[in-house]
Amino acid sequence: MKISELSDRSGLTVQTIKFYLREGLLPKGTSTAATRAEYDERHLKRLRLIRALREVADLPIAAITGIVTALDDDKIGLHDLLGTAQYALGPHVEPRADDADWRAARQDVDALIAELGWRVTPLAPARDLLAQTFVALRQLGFPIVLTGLRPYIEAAGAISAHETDQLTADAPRERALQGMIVTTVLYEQVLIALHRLAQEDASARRFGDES
Amino acid sequence: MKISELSDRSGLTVQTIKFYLREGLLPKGTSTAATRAEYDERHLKRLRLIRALREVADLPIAAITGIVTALDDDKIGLHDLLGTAQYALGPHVEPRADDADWRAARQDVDALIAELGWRVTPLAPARDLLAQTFVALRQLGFPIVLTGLRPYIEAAGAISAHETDQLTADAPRERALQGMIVTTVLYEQVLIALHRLAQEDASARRFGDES
DNA sequence: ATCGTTGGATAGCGATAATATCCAGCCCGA
DNA sequence: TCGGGCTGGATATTATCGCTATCCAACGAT
Repeated sequence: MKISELSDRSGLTVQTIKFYLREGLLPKGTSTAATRAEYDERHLKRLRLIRALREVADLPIAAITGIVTALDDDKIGLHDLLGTAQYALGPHVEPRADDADWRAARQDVDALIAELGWRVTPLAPARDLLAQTFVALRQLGFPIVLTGLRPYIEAAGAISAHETDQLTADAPRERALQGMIVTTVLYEQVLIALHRLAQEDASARRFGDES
Repeated sequence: MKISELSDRSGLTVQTIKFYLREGLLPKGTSTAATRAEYDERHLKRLRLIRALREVADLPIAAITGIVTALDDDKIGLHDLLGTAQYALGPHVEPRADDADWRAARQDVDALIAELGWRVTPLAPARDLLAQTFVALRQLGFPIVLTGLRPYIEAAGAISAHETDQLTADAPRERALQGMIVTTVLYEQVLIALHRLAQEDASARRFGDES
């Protein structure tokens, strides 16, 4: 398969594919001559994954590089791959240890996770994301209360359990790995989209004009 | 309040505040002389909101401008404000009407919403977000099935209902409006963070090494 | 009077993600 | 076999975003 065919089938321009090759996002094809290289279905699949991560999840190139590098590492297990994907998703907020509000929020988060008995590494970026959000909510005069968090916690738990079930059902290693990425990154978008739609529905019922 | 005090209390540099003033994100203070202007608590509150939207939700300046403009419009109602916020959240994906896959996915989305009986405008960007995700999932060999969507739909519905309940409890208009933004934008981050944490827990239990 | 601060304007920067251009080398059809 | 168009590879350029930096004249507190 030539690069132009790769371009046609992936929907990306030749220039962009060359750029991804340069960045190490896409492995090189096998050179057959000085100005000729051959690509295969694996390259096409990889491009489709890259495109989904860029356009749907809006991940930066560097984050995608991290993910595909992990995917290509045949020593990595499912759980570690999840960590890689979540780290790539960010946020890349360095914890502001000097800020008292921030430290307090972070402790709230840690306490919550401990209370729930969730097994989460202390390094998980989602801890910081949650802490940062708590700080912002409090600053804006909408402090979080644990009971108000309940529905979110339950929803998150139910969905994650479902997702993990889906993953174990699959068998072949390569597909399981891809499935992990897809579940983590793309189904998060599904959840967000459905949440927004449900929100609009709920709002329309309560506040909307009749129509 | 001088600009330097605004800077100290908001945690943003004077330069950044000037930049926000230029961009129309923050209303000007009242000029007291050629090189003097006075700011008040409202400016500070506005800056905190801007900061939360930038740093927690990672919204672009233009989107924040749209939100604060709507907030300042005293003719706008809660439901319309939700629309503004959701539009600001993106995605800013123009529907590719020429792409057959895309059209099919979009129809699936529309059919799903209709079947659920959700009241959502046909223009809602979340429809496109969901359609785009469906396309990507199918291209990657993970086609969506309606039954697999159930947990997400239920979670989204439960959370949205809860959020809408919270909003009606509040009374004063200005706070209700702020509450709508906070609910829509920041609690989405809470949901995302909790989902990731729950996912790690579920994964640790099923795939993780003992520890 | 002086010295730091302010508002206001303009210019510059660093990161990101492409695009564009150029250049031989090569393949394929006429 | 020859020539136009594609190719890989390298280098240069662009566009957008979100700030930063610099300058300047006008203040105002000491």
